[in-house]
Amino acid sequence: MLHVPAYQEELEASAGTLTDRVYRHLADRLVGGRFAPGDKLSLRAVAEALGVSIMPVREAVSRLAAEGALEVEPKKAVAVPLMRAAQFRDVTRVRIEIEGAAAAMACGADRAAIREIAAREKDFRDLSRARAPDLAAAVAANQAFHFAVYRAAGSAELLAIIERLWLRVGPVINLDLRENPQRLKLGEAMAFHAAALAAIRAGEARKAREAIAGDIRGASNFILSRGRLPE
Amino acid sequence: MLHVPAYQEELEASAGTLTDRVYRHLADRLVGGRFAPGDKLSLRAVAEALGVSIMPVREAVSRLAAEGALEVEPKKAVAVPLMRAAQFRDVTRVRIEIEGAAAAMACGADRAAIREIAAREKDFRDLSRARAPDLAAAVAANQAFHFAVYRAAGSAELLAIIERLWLRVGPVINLDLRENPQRLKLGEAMAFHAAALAAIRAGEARKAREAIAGDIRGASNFILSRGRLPE
DNA sequence: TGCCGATATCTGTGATCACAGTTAGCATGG
DNA sequence: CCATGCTAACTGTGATCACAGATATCGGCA
Repeated sequence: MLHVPAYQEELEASAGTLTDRVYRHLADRLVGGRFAPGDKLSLRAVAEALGVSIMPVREAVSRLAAEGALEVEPKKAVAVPLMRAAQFRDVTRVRIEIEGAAAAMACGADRAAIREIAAREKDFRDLSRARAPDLAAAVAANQAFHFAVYRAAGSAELLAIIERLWLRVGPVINLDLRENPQRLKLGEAMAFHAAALAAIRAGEARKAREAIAGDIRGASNFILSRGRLPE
Repeated sequence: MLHVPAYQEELEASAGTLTDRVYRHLADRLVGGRFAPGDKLSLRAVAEALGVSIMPVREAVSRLAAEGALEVEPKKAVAVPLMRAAQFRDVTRVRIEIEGAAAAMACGADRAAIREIAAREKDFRDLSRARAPDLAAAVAANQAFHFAVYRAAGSAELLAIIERLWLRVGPVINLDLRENPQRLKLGEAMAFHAAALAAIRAGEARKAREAIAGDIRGASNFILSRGRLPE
């Protein structure tokens, strides 16, 4: 195995097999919007960049392909799937249904979970209000808030399903958000987050569902309006 | 590559890479309840049985592990995950939410889709009423009916999520159903299926949701009552 | 200048080998 | 007869090699 200092820390820090680490590395970049739809990866290139052989990369990519986060056609380069507008509307509808349900379930959460949600809400709010927002950090904070809510729902199954959904929409959503400070400055997301937190605190399941649904719908409409999705 | 006649037909019939075929082979057996929770597989044994090298098996198993359908701990045999009762209640709750939503969405389906649902409903009804029911066939027919409904919902995303859920619950549910003619003879599932079909025909989303929810809940309660789930 | 085709380099797929950790069976001692 | 410890056969993991299909680049021709 080659030694590539840049990745040493990351790969050695995390636990598990090499396959697991490569998987997490790619998954993080996918949900964080560090890859654009249509981007191509090479097993050998990823392997070399991470200082491992192509075997762990193959298995990690295989897993991500099974989850629809990557597309692998025989003998062709692995690619981040392109998402057509119709497809994007479909996932958005499903996300509203499922993540909305999780938000509703989060209303029964205990104090610690609610404190965690509140903390993540504040992080995102602070980042949104900054004069020159750090967009990468905002994307991460947005994710942290949402998953604090979903974790509070107390369903490991639902959480796994939502993680899979984010893996698929990450490249589409976060890429655009990363490049466009406008929407963040508008504060729409901030308002929905605050509403969700308030609803969860008050135990009002319907309002929590609607707040998260509104947040998802808002981001989705923004992406669709930018019109960079094919078809 | 070895030639194992028993599997030749199946493997040559299906398309795609060897990995895809092995994946489908294992996935089918998983949702069909041909594996019991706790069963152990050996990469080499599966490879030999299917007449391929262990490489395609590795990738297929890797994908199934990513979906939670198989459990693979480093250096230990690959296993069908054991499901604790609490976990099973969790997936059941999630299934009711998600598959119920799909059933509701199926109410807008076109005539061809509804005809398909009706045909699958009839298949299952005939099998249920048989004097000596073919349980394996009944399990397959039940699956065919449910997926006809879910396909009619018209959401590829939702369908993929549901397939993943069935991959996880298949070993728990279908294994028991395969061994117990009693529940089938009771006709509870048959009644729920009929109710779902009628509701979808009438475009009554709420009733469709409740029928599918009832079916899922009924099967789940049966499994839980048999008390073979740990903890 | 623009199009087209041959080739060199890239891609993932599959097989095989080496290795270290796990497991189960068998022999040995109580 | 049972418990215990050792060993041998098993497990998945990772690396490397061979191969066939896709792709892009560069040269030649119209």
